[in-house]
Amino acid sequence: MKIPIDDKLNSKNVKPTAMRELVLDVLIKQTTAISLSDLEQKFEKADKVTLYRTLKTFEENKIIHSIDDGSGSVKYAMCTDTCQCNPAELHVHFFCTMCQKTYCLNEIPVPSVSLPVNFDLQSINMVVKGICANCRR
Amino acid sequence: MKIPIDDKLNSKNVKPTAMRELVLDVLIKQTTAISLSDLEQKFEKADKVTLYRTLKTFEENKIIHSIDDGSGSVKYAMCTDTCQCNPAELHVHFFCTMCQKTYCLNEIPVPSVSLPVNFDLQSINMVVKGICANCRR
DNA sequence: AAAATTTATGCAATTAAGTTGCAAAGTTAT
DNA sequence: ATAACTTTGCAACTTAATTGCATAAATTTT
Repeated sequence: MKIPIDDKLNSKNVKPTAMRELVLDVLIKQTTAISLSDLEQKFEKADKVTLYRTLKTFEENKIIHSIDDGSGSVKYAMCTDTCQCNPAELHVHFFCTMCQKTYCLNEIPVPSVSLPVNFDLQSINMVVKGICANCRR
Repeated sequence: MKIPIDDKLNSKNVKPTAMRELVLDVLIKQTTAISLSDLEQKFEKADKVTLYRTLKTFEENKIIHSIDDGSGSVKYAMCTDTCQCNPAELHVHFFCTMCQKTYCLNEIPVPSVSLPVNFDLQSINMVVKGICANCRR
């Protein structure tokens, strides 16, 4: 497996097993977020639970982040290299109701909201639904 | 059953059955959003599917709106009288990670975001997670 | 008012996503 | 090489959401 992938895993303190290298390779190549069942289809031989735990491990170690896009299945996408998943660096996600794909809009930060008094903010999930540029044509 | 409840149902073109009156009465009294299983516990005698379909009917007719707060179960809360559930009139929801309650922040509209070119907006789901005023004390 | 039709409700069962327990296989340290 | 730990695979379970179908209730037609 290619060195950059192992570097990525090592830099996030995740041991580079064959499974993890393969999964990370797939994740890196995605242009849209991917669900566990999407991943299952790409690895017909691999066990669902192993893929599940691989995603969980990646998420815990901030290699990827999970997105609840309201589609009923959680999607996952790469974090940026420096991402710490703080509220301040969250971005908007876009779910296309036509192709069902979920995009990270990394350029669009989640706007700050002023909460009622004594409400403390931990994180924000902002998902925009609509038609993506590909489907609109 | 009280007249105002029937009025509400009639004004939204939902026939006022006993079940619907009871469910709407519960919904009106909530200060936070409620899930199907919450509702089941309040109506031990009623069938889950009936409650489910009652919620669906209410939602279709804009008596209530559903909220995907990321908790794994969809919550429901009353719409305002004039609500048409357009993107322009959406409000922010708040999920308390301590008490697990979901609040409609009716005073806080979802901020507008400018999407990449050729992305069309249909709706926005914005859920803020944190600690609510009740739990913070 | 009875019959026919539509609508609502209740029960059984299914689907799908997410998750846990445990044993086998693989890896690392002694 | 053995012991200790980590990862993987299989089986099974949980929960939420949903569908089909039969019965019951309400509404409409005759």
